[in-house]
Amino acid sequence: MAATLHDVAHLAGVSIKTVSNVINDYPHIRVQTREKVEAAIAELGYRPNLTARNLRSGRTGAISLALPELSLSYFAELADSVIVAAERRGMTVLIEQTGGDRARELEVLRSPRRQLTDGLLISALGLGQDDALLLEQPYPVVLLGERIFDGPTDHVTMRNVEAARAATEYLLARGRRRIAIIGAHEGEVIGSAGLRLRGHREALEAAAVPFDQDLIRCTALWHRSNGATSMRELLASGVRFDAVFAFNDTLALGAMRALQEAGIRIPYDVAVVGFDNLDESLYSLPSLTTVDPGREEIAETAVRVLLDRIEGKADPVVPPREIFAEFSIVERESTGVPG
Amino acid sequence: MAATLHDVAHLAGVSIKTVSNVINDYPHIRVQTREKVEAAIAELGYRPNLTARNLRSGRTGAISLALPELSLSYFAELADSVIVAAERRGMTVLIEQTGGDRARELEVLRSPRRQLTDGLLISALGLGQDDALLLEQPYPVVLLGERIFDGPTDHVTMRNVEAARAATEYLLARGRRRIAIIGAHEGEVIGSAGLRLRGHREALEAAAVPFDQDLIRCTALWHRSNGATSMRELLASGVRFDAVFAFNDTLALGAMRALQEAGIRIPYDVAVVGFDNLDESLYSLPSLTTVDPGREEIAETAVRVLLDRIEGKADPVVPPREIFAEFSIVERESTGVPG
DNA sequence: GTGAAAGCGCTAACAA
DNA sequence: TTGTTAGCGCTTTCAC
Repeated sequence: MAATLHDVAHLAGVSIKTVSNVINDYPHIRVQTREKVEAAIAELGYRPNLTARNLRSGRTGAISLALPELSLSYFAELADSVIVAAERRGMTVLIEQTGGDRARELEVLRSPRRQLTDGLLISALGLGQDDALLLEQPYPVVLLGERIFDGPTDHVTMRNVEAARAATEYLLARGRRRIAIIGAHEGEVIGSAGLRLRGHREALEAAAVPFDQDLIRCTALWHRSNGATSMRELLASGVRFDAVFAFNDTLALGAMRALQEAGIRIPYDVAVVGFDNLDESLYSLPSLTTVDPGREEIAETAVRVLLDRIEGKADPVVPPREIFAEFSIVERESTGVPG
Repeated sequence: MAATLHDVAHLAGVSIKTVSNVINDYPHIRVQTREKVEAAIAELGYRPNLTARNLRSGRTGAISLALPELSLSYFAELADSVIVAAERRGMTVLIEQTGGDRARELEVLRSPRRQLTDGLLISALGLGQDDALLLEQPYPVVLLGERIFDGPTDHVTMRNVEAARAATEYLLARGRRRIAIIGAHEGEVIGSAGLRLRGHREALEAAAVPFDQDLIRCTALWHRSNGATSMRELLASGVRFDAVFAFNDTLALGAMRALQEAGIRIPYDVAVVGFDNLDESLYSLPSLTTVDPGREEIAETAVRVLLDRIEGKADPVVPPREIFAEFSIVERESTGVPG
């Protein structure tokens, strides 16, 4: 059986309060007492029982991160950044996968497992604007992603519209006029796909380039295979295009694969732009021009904002905040060497 | 403030024991009593406090997974599989990133944070055979990976030697004789790199193909960029080769990129084989022939074995087990269309 | 079939 | 500066 505060106190010949004081770095302790206690701790190999501490303090030292799935590179990299940011603040991260399914996202929000952690970071894909009120929970929640705006919780997200607009403007500036889109979601207004499509259209409009529905390919999932399939469909449809803006890098990589299979040269015949700035986009052939949505900033900010709420610094005085990370366009070979 | 057992008991006009019985599905309760209690639970929106339950029961319902980093695709996919396997058994997963650093791996083993979970799955990269005894901890530990064998804990791993041998045999069977290796670790015997190199040499020996040190490229990290760099070095060295066996897919993808930049055709001039069977290897151009090391089986088995220990089913009667997942070669375009 | 009460290991008022 | 004590919310003997 592991040693307890009592065992240590007994061995050191002091009260448990004194031991507790030593452990918690309470300042006013006689050096002599402290040493006695520390010796006893060392001898017994005492380690504080975090569960008991948690029960008492109401804090667990962990936060939950709910996301669709780790095998999607974007979320793996996001989780990496969140864990690093949390660790820097002494917190650990418990991960839940929802598969992007609304029912499972709701389950995560309501699960008693939330009590194992002090707060929840949820990257939702299935929830929609109508579910906004369901984010109101008896514990701090920070929303990631772009499915819900103006909800009851803090929200950290990226500038989807502006970033997509910049991506399209970038292609237009290089003389491309027939820009195919991969990854649209039929009828979506809010959501990554909807917002990115809006940004794209804004750029077209501003440049007086006509919008052509035939250039838009919808695909619910943003896996590599969907990118390849969409591109094959596009090619089979016979529609003419000189650029592709894929709504994430994974789709873009799949699409590049299909383009190359068809003998189409990138960027000479078709330029390709992705979104996410995944590690692997730097190593594809050709390397992929992409939108860096500020993933690390999002993770860092989300953790900070969540901890503010957990520690009560921001609560409840501060109303729900909507925070946008800065984006940038990363130029690589898939759109032609810059300069 | 959240409702407690007391509140429910008070409202239902029973004792807390009765409420506890209802919650824990204790069989001998009068239907009438149960209904009364359930009504009270519903009315108060009562949710059991897991922390208190944990303190009392000594179980948390979570396990820890320590791995190098989630942005390495193999570990992201492994984490995905572990989370799915754990969830199937009603457990959640807390993830710690060690960066593959020995000191941080030791820290994970000794951290008081381990008390937030019932056991630890550790995929070590920094620990070595000499650290075996440090795996002995006052909580269940299951080791993943190939840095330590015959340690004091259960160990779930892949058949590195046999799988690597099969990969090389596969290339030899297709007439390749000059097989370059990417991802070796200087002087390593145990460890993924050491074991895979051994398998490779065994295959060469069995086929009486001479081993040439000039074909071996060492790189400590197995990132894409290292694969590309190693390949560029290899090409610059002027050594002749007709195949590459990269010790993981990420290296292989980086190497393919460098080969293609140099105008070398895959698989005509050089065949490429990877290791891990990552999702993205299916969508590269050309798609990558690779070793499937049985990742899902590893995750599933590791979680099962860990829970056996946690639940005391296997403890301490059963001695530490060493379990190997089955592997297979997945044939794709990078070694020529099969048949 | 249900209740009373002890106690998991810790923190924090309050006392001394 | 240190000790005493009352819980945190729950499970679990042990009565009744």
